Amino acid sequence: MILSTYNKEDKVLLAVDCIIFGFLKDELKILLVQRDFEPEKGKWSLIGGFLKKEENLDKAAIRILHHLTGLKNIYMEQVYTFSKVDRDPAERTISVAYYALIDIATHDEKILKQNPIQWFNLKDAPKLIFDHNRMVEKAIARLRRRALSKPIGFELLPDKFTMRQLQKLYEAILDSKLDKRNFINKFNSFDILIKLDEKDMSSSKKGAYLFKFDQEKYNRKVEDGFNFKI
Amino acid sequence: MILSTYNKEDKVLLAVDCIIFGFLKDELKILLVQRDFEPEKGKWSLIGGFLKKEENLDKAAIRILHHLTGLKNIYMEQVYTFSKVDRDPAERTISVAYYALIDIATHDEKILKQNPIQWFNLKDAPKLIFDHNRMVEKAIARLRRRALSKPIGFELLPDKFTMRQLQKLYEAILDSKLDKRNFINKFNSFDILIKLDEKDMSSSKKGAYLFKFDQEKYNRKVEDGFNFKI
DNA sequence: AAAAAAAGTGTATTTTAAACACTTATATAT
DNA sequence: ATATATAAGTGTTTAAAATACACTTTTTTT
Repeated sequence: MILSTYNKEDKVLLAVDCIIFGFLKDELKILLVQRDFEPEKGKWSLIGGFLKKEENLDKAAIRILHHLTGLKNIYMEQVYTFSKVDRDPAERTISVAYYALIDIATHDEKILKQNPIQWFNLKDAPKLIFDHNRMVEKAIARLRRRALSKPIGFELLPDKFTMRQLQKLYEAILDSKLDKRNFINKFNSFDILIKLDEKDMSSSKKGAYLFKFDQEKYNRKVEDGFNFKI
Repeated sequence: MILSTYNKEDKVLLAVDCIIFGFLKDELKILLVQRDFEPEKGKWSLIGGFLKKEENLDKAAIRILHHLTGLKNIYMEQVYTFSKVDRDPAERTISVAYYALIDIATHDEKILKQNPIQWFNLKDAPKLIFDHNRMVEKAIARLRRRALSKPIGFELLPDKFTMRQLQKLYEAILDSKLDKRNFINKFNSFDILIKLDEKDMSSSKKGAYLFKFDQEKYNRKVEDGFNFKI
């Protein structure tokens, strides 16, 4: 093995920044951290960290998310690599953006233990440092595209959810109103939900049936080439 | 400006590898280089290079493509960043894949002057070094998706082209047969082609009308929110 | 003048998407 | 106990888009 082949080449810092989406009370949210070191100390920022020599980017993203939130087994996906020369005024840093999807209702106690991090409604999130706002935009675009091509939203919902919650989630992701009957008909045509006998009584007198996502059935259908275009 | 903030963090080599697509005689092609340095000297590889401190990734991709092919003003797009720890046995290297679209017919003399590079039909391209085959797969998936959502194919065709060429290009990209009448009807409904009085006589006795892509009309339609889903 | 070869052209059918409104269940207030 | 208020639940009709499909035209070659 030759170890000096690329000797003359420049090396750079490689960061990972996480766009962490959550969903609660019909609102799409994003998890931000108040930066506690210079530059831009005190400003709001995506949760991030640096790639280490002995890990790949997916692993780095998982580590960074876990370190700042305590969460494991979270859906993450690489979005884009940002490389403007002066994007970080302190030092040349290239950053790979990952987005994560979190079911707030289930995980929130864990998250809120951690100190300087906070959920913001996507719509009234503060201005972020560096190019982090652009990262968020790219991640939203990606999330939207994914939501239209696979039933990704379940990552953002509790294990059991009502049809209304599911619809509101899609409305939040796509930023548009959907017709109740068309939405339900469409989703039912996919045949990947299990209707439970339980009802959620928190939002109406009548109560709304709870559903679960049937992961196995979904997997089988994907293997068979089924197209989940919404 | 604080210069020592991230002192303790690992730095890495950041490479850019280019998946260069071309189209000629109804075949989708890819441009490869025979590597002339270790490791894997003599094997087929994507065209690549290292990011320099004073440039961003888009610029690096443009520079690398130009350096090895002499080509400028080529459509390029970032695809994905590959970071497996041992992907390059010589040294820890992270690589950002970019794809490029080239009209071979117009640019080929220039390209073939360059020595150790060669066009391969996508279908019978050789096994590539490192994770370059995975990069190609990702790039094809991206190209396919783009082709379905915007009329990207014109980058791969000469300035003037026949409807048959256009259809064959889409068939090559999507790897499926398309119905001639449906394809033409669909494309005409977009109303972004200019039919010329000229005919191409190279492939039939009757001759086939040549068309040009109307970039301005297209831009206007995009601004108006027109959806080019094919 | 016939044959060969690709270009060019339109309609009918099927599928999918979109629009649309009333009934049901039940807790709460009177 | 009855009325009221609130969200849940449920199908059908219409419009639009995608798909399937076959013959005529032009011109060179034989």
